[in-house]
Formats: sequence, structure tokens, C-alpha cells
Amino acid sequence: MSTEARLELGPSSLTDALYESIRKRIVNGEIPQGEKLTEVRLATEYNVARPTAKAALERLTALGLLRRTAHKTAVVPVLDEAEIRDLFFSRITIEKAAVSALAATGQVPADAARAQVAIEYAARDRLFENQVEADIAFHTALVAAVGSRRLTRMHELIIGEVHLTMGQYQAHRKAAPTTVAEEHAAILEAIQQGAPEDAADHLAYHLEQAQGRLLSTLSGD
Amino acid sequence: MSTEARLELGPSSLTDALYESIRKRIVNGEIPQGEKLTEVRLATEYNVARPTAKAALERLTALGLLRRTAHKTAVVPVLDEAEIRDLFFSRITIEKAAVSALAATGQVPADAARAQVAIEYAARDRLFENQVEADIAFHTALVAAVGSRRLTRMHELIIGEVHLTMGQYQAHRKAAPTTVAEEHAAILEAIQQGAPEDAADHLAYHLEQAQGRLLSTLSGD
DNA sequence: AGTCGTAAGATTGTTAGACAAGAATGCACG
DNA sequence: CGTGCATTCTTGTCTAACAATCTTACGACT
Repeated sequence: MSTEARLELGPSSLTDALYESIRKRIVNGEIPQGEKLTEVRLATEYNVARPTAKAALERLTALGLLRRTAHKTAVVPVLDEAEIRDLFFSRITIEKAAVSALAATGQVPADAARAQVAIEYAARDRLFENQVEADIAFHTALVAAVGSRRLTRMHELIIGEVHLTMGQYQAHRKAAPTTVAEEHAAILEAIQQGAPEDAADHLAYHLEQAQGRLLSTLSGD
Repeated sequence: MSTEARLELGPSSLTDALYESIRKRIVNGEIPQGEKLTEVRLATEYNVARPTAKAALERLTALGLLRRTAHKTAVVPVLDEAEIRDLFFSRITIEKAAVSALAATGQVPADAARAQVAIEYAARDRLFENQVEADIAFHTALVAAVGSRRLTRMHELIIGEVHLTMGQYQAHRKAAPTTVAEEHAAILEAIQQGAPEDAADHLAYHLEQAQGRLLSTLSGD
């Protein structure tokens, strides 16, 4: 890790930029599971004040990307099997509601279709990190297209940990590249046909497969 | 509002205590919709430093109990009809998943049963505020009993705004006291009988009724 | 008189430095 | 070899201050 990381100041807030920078490094696996992040370390590395680092850490903690209790140093969490099951139970709850609502309208969200294409490109070129990003983008697009601010916020609470886990374990390396794309296509097709039940079923199947891939990476391998 | 409010220091953190105190005042309607809360005002009223007040405001904002954008002062939000519908759509999604899971086990959570009794007492004595608290406790107990940390956290993100809206509009004054209790009882019965579908249906019906009461309070009255 | 722009005030964002309290670590002693 | 205490690290909170942004009101110009 370099002694000073540079922050893009696109967002007007310094805290936002710091939060985003750390977030990316965690979900991409640059900061490994179990790593400790102290306030002063981040503050000196990024050249910001300690309260700023503190604020960023608190936001990340709220999203489950860090674990932190009073007077103790924040660490990148290691999700065990039980937690991964809990994570996917919650994820399936949200995304099922999303695809059902979308199927009720029959409209396939354009962003999801775009992400689907990006997945295929990434899989063809063996760009695993892009593949993870595009997969997250696909599911995020589905939820966002419902237009429910609160459903979207609940999903953000979940998808961060999913991203973290996929990034750390790089589970996509195990999936036949075409498998994920096919499962996604089945979901989109059901949405287009206006079949809420089918869409929900295809989604649940897809996420159970994804969970299985993560768990097998966790135990065996 | 008194010039100085006292904080209970049960939680070891000052920020926690401040957060809890403000949260209660918002959801009980003591601080009305649209009211502005500046950092310095809270800091002087509670006799804490501005950064402490800032941290508490940020937490409340994360839960939807305050609205805040960069460089602007936080205000207690006013939920319009569209937002209340969105709120209940999200709420039904979570709570349906919860009662379905509970029905799969056939175990009626003890806390929910206790809250049910509390509702009856509060209704008998015409203690409207207690009635709201007990109603929130009932639904929270249902979700908590599932034992999913993430489902619980998503529910927290939702129930705060529900509490806020009920507290501000005092919608329970419109409900025949026994109606709510009966609808709750139907949910618990379906859980005990191990009927996930029925439990989900009873829950959806109950929440749609509750939404209707809120919306009618909003428009007419 | 009405409207627009500018200046003053208010509020938040960020920083620095400091002290207290809780947690973790290692060393000395039994 | 294990236990207990002291040191050290880290976080929680505070005070003080300056910069950046937003709001408001006043004044000038049309």
C-alpha cells in the first residue's frame, strides 16, 4: 500500500471521496479480510484529518463493509457460512420483490440489459474483476428500475457485502462464464413476458446457484 | 422546547444517548414535521460539542428520520402520499418474508405475543402513544424473531419512518382499538399453524389497512 | 415600484491539537 | 508456566478556528 493515496475530488465532499476510495479497495480485495484499519493510519495515508477518516469508517461500518465496536479498531469482516446464508436470504427477499414488480410492468430495464452485455464482454476477455462489477451492476439495475427509493436503499445495505465477498473470494472464477449470463437472460425474459412468478423463481434459482458457488469456494478449493 | 434536555447515560457513548433522545422526540411528534435542526442548536441545547451533534444528525439521516444535503440544515421530513406508498411497499416486502419464515417453523415469538397484550392494555386505557409504541414493538419482534441480522437491519431502515409517520399523524386514533389487535391475532394464528402463505396474506392485508388509515388521515380529516 | 445582483450573516465541512477512557500488549513476578 | 500490572495504542469527546457554501436582506438599477 502506498504511503499516500490520491483522492478524486469529483464529489464536493472530502469524506465522500475518502469513503468511495476505501470502499473500492475493500470490495476489490485490495484490502484483505481481517485487515485492521485505524483512524490515524487512514488519516495519514490519505492526508486528511482524523475526524474525516472516522466519518468514512462509520459509513463503511453502516454498510457492513467494516466491523467496529466501541474503542476497537475497524476490521474488514470475514463472512462465515452462516453469514453468507443470511446474506443471500436477505438478498433474495429484496430482489424477488424487485423482479416481480418489474414483471408486472413488462418493462426490461435498459441498464440491466447493458450490464448483461458487459458481463459477456468481460467473460470473453477473462477480465474477472470487470465481470464482478458488471454482475453487481446487473442486479443493482434491476432493483433501481423499480423506482422505490427505500427498496434501493435496503439493497445497497446488502449488495455491498455481496460485492465484498465476491471480490475477496473471486467466486466468478469458478462459474462457467456463460452460466451466469444464461441465468440472467431467463430472468429478463420472464420480466418481458410479464410473468412475476416465473421471474421470481428464475431469480431465486440464480441466487441460490451463486450462493452455492461462494460456499464451495469457502470450504473446499 | 426546554433550553437544556438531559441525557441518560445508559449507553456508554454520548453520541448514542443524544441520538436516542432526538430520535424519540421526532417519532413521538414532539419535533414537528418540517422543523429545522441545526448542529449548533442541538449542541447548545444538550450541552455537547458540535461534532457530537453532527454525528447524531448523520445517523438520524441514515435512517430517514431527517433529510439533509451538503451545507444545508437537517429537517424533519414530510412524507407525501407517494412516499408513504413506497414506504409500505418496502415494509410489506420485508415483513412478508419474516412471517413466512416464522410460519415455516411454527413458533410464535414470545416478544410479539407480549407486545400484543401491551396493545390491548394501551387501547383500553386510551393511551395512544403507548399504542403506537406497542404496535411498532409487535412488528419489530416478528422480524427480530427470524434471527436474520440483515433482515433486521433492513427493517430498522423502514420502521423508523413508519414510526415517524404514525407519531406525527397519530393515525391510531382512527383505528377501532380492537381492529388492529384482531388483524395481529390472525397473523400469529397462521404462524402457529405453520401456514406461510396465510401468514403472508394476513400480514399484507393488515399493512394495507394501516396504509389506508394513514393516507386517509393525510388527505381528509 | 419591481427585479436583479451583491454583500452580510448563518450554517456546514474540515482541520488541528488536546485530554480522558477503554482495550490490547508485553513484561515482570509468583 | 501462568497470572497480574503497567505501558501503549486506539478511540471518544471537546475546544477553537478557518474555509466553503447557502440563505437572507438590502440596495441599486431599470
